[in-house]
This record gives sequence, structure tokens and C-alpha cells, in this order.
Amino acid sequence: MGVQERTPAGRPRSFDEESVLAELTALFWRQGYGQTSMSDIVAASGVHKPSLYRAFGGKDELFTTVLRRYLRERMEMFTRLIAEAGPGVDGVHRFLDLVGVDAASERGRDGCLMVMSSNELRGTLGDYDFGADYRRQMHEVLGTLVRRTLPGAPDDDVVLRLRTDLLTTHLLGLHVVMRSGASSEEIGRCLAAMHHVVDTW
Amino acid sequence: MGVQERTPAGRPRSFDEESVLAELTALFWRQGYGQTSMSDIVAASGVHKPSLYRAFGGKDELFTTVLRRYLRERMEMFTRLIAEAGPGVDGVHRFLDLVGVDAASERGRDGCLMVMSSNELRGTLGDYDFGADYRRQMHEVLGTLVRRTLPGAPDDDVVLRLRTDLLTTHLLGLHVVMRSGASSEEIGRCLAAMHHVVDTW
DNA sequence: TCTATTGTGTACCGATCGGTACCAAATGAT
DNA sequence: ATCATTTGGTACCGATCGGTACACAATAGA
Repeated sequence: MGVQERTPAGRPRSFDEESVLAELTALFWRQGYGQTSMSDIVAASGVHKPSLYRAFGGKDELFTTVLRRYLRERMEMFTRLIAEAGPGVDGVHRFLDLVGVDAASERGRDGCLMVMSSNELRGTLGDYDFGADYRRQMHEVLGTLVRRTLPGAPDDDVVLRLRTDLLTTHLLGLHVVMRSGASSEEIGRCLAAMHHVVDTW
Repeated sequence: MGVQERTPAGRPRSFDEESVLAELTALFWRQGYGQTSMSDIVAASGVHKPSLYRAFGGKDELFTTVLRRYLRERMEMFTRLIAEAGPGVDGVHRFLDLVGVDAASERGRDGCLMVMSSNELRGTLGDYDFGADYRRQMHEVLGTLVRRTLPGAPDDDVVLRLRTDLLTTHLLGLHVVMRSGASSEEIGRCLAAMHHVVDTW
């Protein structure tokens, strides 16, 4: 039952799968799936093609792996931001401020890989419906934030659902704005608009 | 000064530019730029490659033409919806209902070509920054709708700007939802969330 | 009818695409 | 030392990509 792995037979890998996936996530995030060729992938990872195919399968399987990993990390990030933001309506304001910090970062200018891919590849990537997956998970995690704005209300309260739907859709729109070359000022205005709504909660 | 055009010399075109552009707009809208090959374009338009290149230039120039045409038509559509919706806060509610009708249509399920392209191709399509262009025009046209919810306010009223920013971002997010395979019920919930905010105006 | 001009359509181009065959290199097991 | 097994790296595959050369057809003007 030990976590100790037996050293596998054969020549050992000369690269770390996890760090290669991280590198390729950044690459796909910058360029999108269609604009990224296997040559780009080889250059960015430093791993030659046959090794990539052996380790990750074809381009689509590799990208699916990247997407799942990205989705997991992104949800962990939002969970972290929500925890950091704290409870109540003020927590939502703080959450929006934290989202603004992320949006202003270099990575933020690339928007969201799930939004990009959902727009570019709906239905063309095996049987993984990442569009639906992403919407569901975003709605769920944002629900935990919004729920704390009406502490007495039941979990299926209609106002809670409306607020969560609004915040989810707004964040999706913000990701579009973030990727389309918007200035910090424009991004700030998107967030200010949401702050203004949250003031009425 | 007549609009009557002289018949040009040489063999006449066997296709109508406008209807070909309409056909190709639908094609790019369904598949996106990267997932659409020149072979697809030839098949969808019924026009052979050299004629396409003669009439529209290369793939990127053709797509730019399609994009500009799409943007113009889309803004005309929104202008029409806004006129149909009528004045006041009720007008915004009616506008959202009309957007819902469009979202439920077959074309609606494809989202918005400008949002798709802005995500897929930022900066790679000549010098036309369609991301910024789209955001600016959407904001302007939605501004005419929102302005009528505060008849006494000056055009640069801060609340008007916040409401317009909110509605613009929300619509961008809705277009992402529309393309990602969302059900009519999910789309309806996005719109209900916005209705709920407009109720507080 | 003859020429200039423009569009059509076949057949093709080099480049790049995603993917792989093959062999040398490196390890564990015996 | 030898073998089985896995990876690294070169060199290559057929297919498809966007784009075009060229001959032929169709029109206007003379």
C-alpha cells in the first residue's frame, strides 16, 4: 500500500510530464488549439514528437488532457479566491477585486482557455463536452460565493440562483473582454458595473 | 450621378457576390475560421477557387470582408431590436425577450461570429482589431437602449455607463453560453438574471 | 469580325499539417 | 554479459493546406 513506485523497466523519461503539461497549457492558452501546430508544441516543450505521442497520444488527446488539467486548476483558483474574499456581500466585492487583479496580469490578457476552446471546438473534440462541464462547474463554485450573501435563505432560493446566473454570465463575458485586447480601464469598468449591482444585494 | 452602373467589359460573373458572402458568413459562423478550409468554402459557395481569389482575395481577406459585413448586419439587428423594444425600463425587458427569441433560433445556437473570432484570432488577422471594434459598437448601440431608462440624466451619467457596461458584458457572456451547447432553459436563466437586475432600475 | 478584358475551371504547386517507422540509447531483470 | 523493455531522435510518410498557372469561355467595344 506504499506510495513508493517501483522504478519501471526501460530507459527513463528525460522530461517531467507535469511541467510539460504546464508549459503546453500556457502555449494553447496563448494561441488556441487551431493556431498551435505540433511543431509549436515540440518547440515549446523541448520534447520530440515521438515521445510526445507516446506519452500523451495525438494532438487532440493531448489537448483534452491539457483542458482537464486547466479546468481543475482554474476551479481551484476560484475556490481559493472565494475563500480569500470572505463572507457576505462584502465578500463578493472583494472577490470581484481579486478577479480584477488576475485580469490585469499577463495571463489574464489571454482570457480563459475553456471559453476559447468552447467557442472554437464545440463538439469536435471526442466525446468530452467541456462547454457544459465548464458552465456547470463555474456555476457551482460561484454558487458557494453567492450563497453567503443571503445566509438565511435555502440553497434553492430563487434569488440566489438569479444572482449566481448573473455572476456566471458576467464572468464569461469578462473573459471575452479580457482576451480581446481591452485596456485595464475597460476591464475595470466591467467589474465596476458588477460592483454596482452587488451594491443592491 | 445615376446609380446605373455601366456594364463592365469581359465575361460577367456567374455568381452574386452578396449571396456568396451571406453563404460564407453562415459557414464561418458555424465552423469558425480555423476549422474552415478553402475546400469547404468552395463547396459551400459553389464558386471555384480562382474565382474566389479574384473576387475576394485570399482566405484572410475574404474572412475580413465577411467579418465587416457580419458586424454591420449584427449592429443593424440590435438597432432594430432596440427600436422594436420601445422606451423606458420596460423597453429593456422587451429587448431581453427579443434577444431570447434570437438565442433560441438555429442561428442563435452558433453564438456570435465576432466573439468567436476575437477569441480565436486576436491580432493574427491583418491590422483590423475587430475585438475592439465590436466592443465599441456594442457598447454604443446598447447605450442608446439604456439611455432611455433615465430620461432626465445627461449622456455621460455614471449610472448610465455602469448599466451599459453591465449589459454589454452580460451579452458577451450570453453569446459564449449560446455557442457552448446550452439548453433553452439555461439561456432563459441567463436572461432571467438580467431581467432581475433591470427590475431594480 | 477582331481585339481587349474579365471570369471559369482543371490541374497543379510548394509548404505544412498530424502522425509514424526505425534504430540507437538507456535502464531493470536474470 | 545478455535480454527485454522503454525512451530519444532522425528522417520520413500521405494528406491536406492555402494559393496559382494556364488554357478556355464569354462578354463589350471597335
